[in-house]
Amino acid sequence: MGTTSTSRTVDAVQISLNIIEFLQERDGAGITEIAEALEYSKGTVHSHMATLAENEYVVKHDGLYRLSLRYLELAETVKDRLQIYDVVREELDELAADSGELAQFATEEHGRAVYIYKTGGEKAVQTASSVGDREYLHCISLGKAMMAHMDDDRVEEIIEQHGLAEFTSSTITTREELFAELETIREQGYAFDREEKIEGLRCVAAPVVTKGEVVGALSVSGPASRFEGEVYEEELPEMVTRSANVIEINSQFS
Amino acid sequence: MGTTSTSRTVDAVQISLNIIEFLQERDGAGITEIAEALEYSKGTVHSHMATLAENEYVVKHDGLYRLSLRYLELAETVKDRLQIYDVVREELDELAADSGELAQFATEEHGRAVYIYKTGGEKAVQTASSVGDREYLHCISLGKAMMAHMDDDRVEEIIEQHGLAEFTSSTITTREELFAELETIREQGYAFDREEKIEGLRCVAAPVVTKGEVVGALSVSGPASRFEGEVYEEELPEMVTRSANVIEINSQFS
DNA sequence: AAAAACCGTTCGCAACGGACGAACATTTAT
DNA sequence: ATAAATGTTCGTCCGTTGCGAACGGTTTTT
Repeated sequence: MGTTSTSRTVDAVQISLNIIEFLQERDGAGITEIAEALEYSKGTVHSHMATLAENEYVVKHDGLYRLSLRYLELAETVKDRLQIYDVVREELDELAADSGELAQFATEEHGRAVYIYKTGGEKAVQTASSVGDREYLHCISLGKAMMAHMDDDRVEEIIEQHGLAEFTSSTITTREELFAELETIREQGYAFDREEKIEGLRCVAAPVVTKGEVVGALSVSGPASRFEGEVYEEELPEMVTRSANVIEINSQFS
Repeated sequence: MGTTSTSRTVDAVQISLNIIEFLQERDGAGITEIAEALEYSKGTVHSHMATLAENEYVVKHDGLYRLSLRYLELAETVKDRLQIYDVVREELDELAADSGELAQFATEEHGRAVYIYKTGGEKAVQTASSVGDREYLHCISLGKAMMAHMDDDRVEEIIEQHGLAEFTSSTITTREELFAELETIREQGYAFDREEKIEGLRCVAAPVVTKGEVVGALSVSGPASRFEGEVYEEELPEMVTRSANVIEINSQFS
């Protein structure tokens, strides 16, 4: 049921990208190891490694190939182009300090949420998620906050592409539930995560919208034990929306 | 006089890498623009973009292709694997606070220095360099500190590869001067940059050596007006070497 | 110490992949 | 409405690329 019209692609490039992905998982690998794992011939892998090494995308250090530091440079340029990055960073640090909880910012890309920045207050929970990680939109507050400000068509597209996987008993798994939830979010201006992704973890998120377009969302996460009652229902939503507004205003200047 | 034995490489991959590099410089480009700039046919570029987009290395946003956030993820894994990263960060922040100046850490890769972390004290100079940037080794204190702890063969190789370009009247431009300087650095344990790269900018650097191998170097930079006399000749060198030692010791545990 | 195993590297060869360019859509500008 | 520019598709032909086997070099096994 692929919605993708599948343009023509370049197999050779695909091989190199597979190798890069492999090196991302396994730290330091030799030619033979790569060749066996990905089922290419040694010769093939060799010429690809030569190309990647020549362009400094991988480094060979005592017989093992690793991803090079070039990705730091690339990441830096990507960050620089998210003009709001500095504003986000500043405001989120403050939010984390005020709430004492974990504060995060994410953007949407390819129908998933990408974590851009995370900063912890004193009591902050330690989640596995870190910068660059991707997550489905329908099961986290950040994601729902962003989807609430997209065209219905786009939302349909995303559902089509990624489905609505169930993670806990509270996860939204039907189209109807989801659209109803998005409507609610639009009305109140913020989104909850009621342990929909991880049992015991609750979040509150608000979208960041500039020029009518949602550029991301920020959230605060914490254990169900602290995220309840008035704090969860009113205080945190207020803090989160206020921070979102600050970012919206400050990001006008760039 | 390329020292590279030039293994067989994959042209198709080279094209994709060229495109990525192009997108790194120019933010947001269309098919035609890329095709003209790099002198490939539109059809070629199209299929490469399809491949890169499918693997989420680029994103198409209202008609323009950009580098995706995937590089954040890649950068994060690369950082995680520099086990010393956290130690460096902590110690450099302290060094910057103590000295009030700009503190930096770099590693060598492909015969050049790659900046890994930078942090500024109150008075810190604002240099153009930022994380991921590369610099030649012979003209900066960080680079000379690292070279001082490499085999002579390796140093020769680097000279061969990158030459000894002149930036200011103080830049070291001959093999003899360089080797003499490296000898001095080995004796005293730290390296100076006497406005060898940028007129008016001076630095002091110390190498970080673990298990007999140089894993990087750290430096402090500032204007010639503040970097002189006893401060420049004694205090800063001492601070820098002390920090390097702390990192060496703390990075044993990983 | 010999032998076996393993690794990276090179190279010839056949085949299929990919770059080109023209033509067709589609959008934007005039 | 016309024109210009951009993205997309596709047939074709050449050349690249992936394969497999073989070669040195190093390490491990017996």
